[in-house]
Amino acid sequence: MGRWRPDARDRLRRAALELFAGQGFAETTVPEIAARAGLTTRTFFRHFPDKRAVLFLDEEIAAVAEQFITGAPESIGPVATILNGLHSVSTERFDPRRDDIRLLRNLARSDESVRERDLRKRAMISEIICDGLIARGTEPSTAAMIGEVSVVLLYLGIDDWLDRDTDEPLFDSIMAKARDLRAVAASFDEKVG
Amino acid sequence: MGRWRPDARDRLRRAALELFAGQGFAETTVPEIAARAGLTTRTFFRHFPDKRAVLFLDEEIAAVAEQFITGAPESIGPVATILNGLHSVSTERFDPRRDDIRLLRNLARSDESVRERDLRKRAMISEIICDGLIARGTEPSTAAMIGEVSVVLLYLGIDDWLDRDTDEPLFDSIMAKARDLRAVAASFDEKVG
DNA sequence: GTCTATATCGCGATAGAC
DNA sequence: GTCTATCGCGATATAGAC
Repeated sequence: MGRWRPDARDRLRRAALELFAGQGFAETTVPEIAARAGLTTRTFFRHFPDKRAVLFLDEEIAAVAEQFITGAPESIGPVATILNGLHSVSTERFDPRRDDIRLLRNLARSDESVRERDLRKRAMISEIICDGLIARGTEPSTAAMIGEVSVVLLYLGIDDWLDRDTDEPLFDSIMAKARDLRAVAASFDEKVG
Repeated sequence: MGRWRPDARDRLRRAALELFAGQGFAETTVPEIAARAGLTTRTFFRHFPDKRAVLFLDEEIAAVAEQFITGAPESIGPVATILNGLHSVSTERFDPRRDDIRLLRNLARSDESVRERDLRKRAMISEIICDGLIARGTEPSTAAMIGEVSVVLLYLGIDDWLDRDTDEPLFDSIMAKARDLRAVAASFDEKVG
């Protein structure tokens, strides 16, 4: 009601995605996005810290990840906790949105700055897992390794999942990657042993 | 000898590192760097695609990594090839330069854009390993996993190595991480099995 | 909301190396 | 002469300050 339509953030995001998809990320300016949403440049930057941020739901992801770790029962170990989280996120947030995620991958492939931001998100998830596990009593260096492994499985799994034509669930790809990882890790350990 | 001192690139890099170390990355402007090197802003951007690039020897790293993979004898497997490369890079490029690398880590910790660039370099190394191994006949999904694992071991190893007070070689930390990884990977595989 | 700093890129001119 | 590095000027977009 009132003077402003209340969904400024969503309109900005939608306008940005449409323009990015149509003419590319770098070729789209913030004033253009704002105009399409019926808002000003200043308003854009009040909602998003920078142009790339419209593509990433950072706070949401952080909140979900933290909740999963702190909310897990103490009886289950760190790896099972993470796998539960990966399974839930896969089915609820990824499986229903394959096209959106594919668009994001294409943008990341065509634009370096988007790619960098995506890598930062990946690192952020790894850190949240690491910190969360430490808070639950996991030994720090193990927690750091679990954080790294988790995002390796997630990202390699996503690539696999997006490349298939069938619509199998993401978590199947993640499980397959866990098997691959075990073999590779064993090989590394043997050779340094 | 003429109108230009021939080492413009090095002067720019040195000036930038000094200023970054003294007053921080964001607080240092490109005109400032250029002036200190006796050059203009425009010239800076002819040598480096952006302000962060002075911190990363991307082309050099890429060349070294590629050489190691393509130059390795065919008789040894992919993991042994990578471990040889990691060992050689550790002793030759990291062990003698702990302070420089620590400075880079500090800059990455204090500045998001530097952090992102560092993550991109990490991803680049992973890709080079992956592509190189594929060219040598390794199966693509295995190659991708080896690439990811390699940079996990390298980066977790570097953190370990920088945090110690003693000056043990980086490769010791990398080997320890390989052992940790094996245990974590086995745990993941068991729970999804 | 306006104003401004700073990064980054394009173009034409110039100076010296080969 | 051609080639390359440099300069100077200017334009635009992002991002932050006021």
